[in-house]
Amino acid sequence: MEPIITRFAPSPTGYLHIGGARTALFNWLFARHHRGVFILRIEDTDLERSTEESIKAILDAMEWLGMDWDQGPYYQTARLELYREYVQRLLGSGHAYWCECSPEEVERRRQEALKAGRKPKYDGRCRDKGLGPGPGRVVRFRCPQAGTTVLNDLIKGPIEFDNAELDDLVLLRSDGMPTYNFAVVVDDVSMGITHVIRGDDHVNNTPRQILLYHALGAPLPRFAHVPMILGQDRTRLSKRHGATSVMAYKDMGFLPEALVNYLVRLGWSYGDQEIFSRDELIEKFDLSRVGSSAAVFDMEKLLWLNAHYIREKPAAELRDLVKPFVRALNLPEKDDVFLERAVATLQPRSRTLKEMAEALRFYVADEVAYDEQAARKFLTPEMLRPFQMLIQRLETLDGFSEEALEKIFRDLAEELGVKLGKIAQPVRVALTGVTASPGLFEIIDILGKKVVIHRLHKACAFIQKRMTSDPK
RNA sequence: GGUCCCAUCGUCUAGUGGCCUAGGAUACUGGCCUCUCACGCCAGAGACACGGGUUCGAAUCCCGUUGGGACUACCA
Repeated sequence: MEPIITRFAPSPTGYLHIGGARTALFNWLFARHHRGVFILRIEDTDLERSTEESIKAILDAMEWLGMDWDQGPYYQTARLELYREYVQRLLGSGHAYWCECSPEEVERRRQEALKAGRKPKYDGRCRDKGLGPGPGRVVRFRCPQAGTTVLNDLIKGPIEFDNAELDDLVLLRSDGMPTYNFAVVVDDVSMGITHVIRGDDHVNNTPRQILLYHALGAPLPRFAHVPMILGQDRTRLSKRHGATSVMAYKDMGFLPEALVNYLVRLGWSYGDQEIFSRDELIEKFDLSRVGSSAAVFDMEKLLWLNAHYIREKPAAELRDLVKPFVRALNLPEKDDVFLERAVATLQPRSRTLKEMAEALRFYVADEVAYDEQAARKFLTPEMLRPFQMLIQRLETLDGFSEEALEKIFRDLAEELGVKLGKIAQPVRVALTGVTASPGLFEIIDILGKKVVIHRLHKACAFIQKRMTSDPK
């Protein structure tokens, strides 16, 4: 059996966005599942909008998501000779012709037709003029005007189009560049693509492309049009829905495995399973399980998945991943052993690396800043004595261990006749500045005797200062 | 406007004529665990867009309506 060849063909006119990433993922997964070939092709024929920067951004995002390609990246601008050859073939076989209509003229006639209630398509006035090449001229495809073209889509099933709806699309622009619909076909034919998996915003382009395959005498690939990803308001996902670029998710502290899992699961399912490792995805991915309706992007579920992967990941890896985020907060650097222990306590409490870095603040900062409300509620005069007692006991404690620490607290609470929480919360505020944190004993253990005692002293000083300035 | 696509809890989805008094996940609510917050566990609420058919039987098949989306370029 011939190998399966898929491709991802972004145009470098911006960053790799969520929708494109999912399309790429489906192509990549399909190829990997069938032990086929995955090709990366850059569709840069739009000279106006293509940028070097975008190409780099797309490549970076592909790499971050772990999608490796077997061939390419190919650049359409480096294949111009090939398109011209194919144009000549089509011209020679009578499937294409030169057209001298200017864009303005065509547009004007389009508007008129629209106003008159006719189809706003090219009227084919240059079809039989027998024109040759010349400045300002384009090559158009002589599109069959009768009959129907059917697209047997792997996801949507058979879709029939009336050829009369199609018009003579431009193949070669007046600047000598091929148009998208032509270049894709030439590339897909010449690269031997067996499966064209792309967004369903291309469904309406497909009949013209099929007609081009026919004109070229080339075998048809299989087509699979995957539904779009929508924003909360159910319109095509775009900037105004928030972050749409893949790398923006990296910057927000998402793990690539979470984004991959989320994106693949959006529009594809495998029974009730939600969590998939990369290998499982490759093993189980199948076009037949791709749904046919558009899906709304849901940040909450992505966050849940990200939290899951953060919990699962070894603390040592997370420690390295969170470092850039800690640095971004201008927090001091700590040694790896310390940081890793701190990170481990935050794993079940962080949904993103960014959240984790923020939660790391009290661990690594030199001084803690008290949350105003927390301080007012828990750093009260009656805590002075328990704090002092605690300092004393902690000082005499040799080796810190969570068990020993817990005993000290429980004994103290008992002696004072209060519940553990009555002491724990104020101490938590003294150590972290806030009322929510990892377990008190693990915090103390990690922070170390010196820092803990220092912060308790500081809290006492704070309370005393408050008593004099705000007696009440 | 025309062409095409789509339609199950708020969201992602399972479901391919009887296993469905519609399952899972997320989000939400309540409880348990507990030094706080999370994690975890348990429970609750929540959907087959509407109307016609076909059939002994329909979320599943057909038609229509409504709603949504995409395309309609010398962009991709």
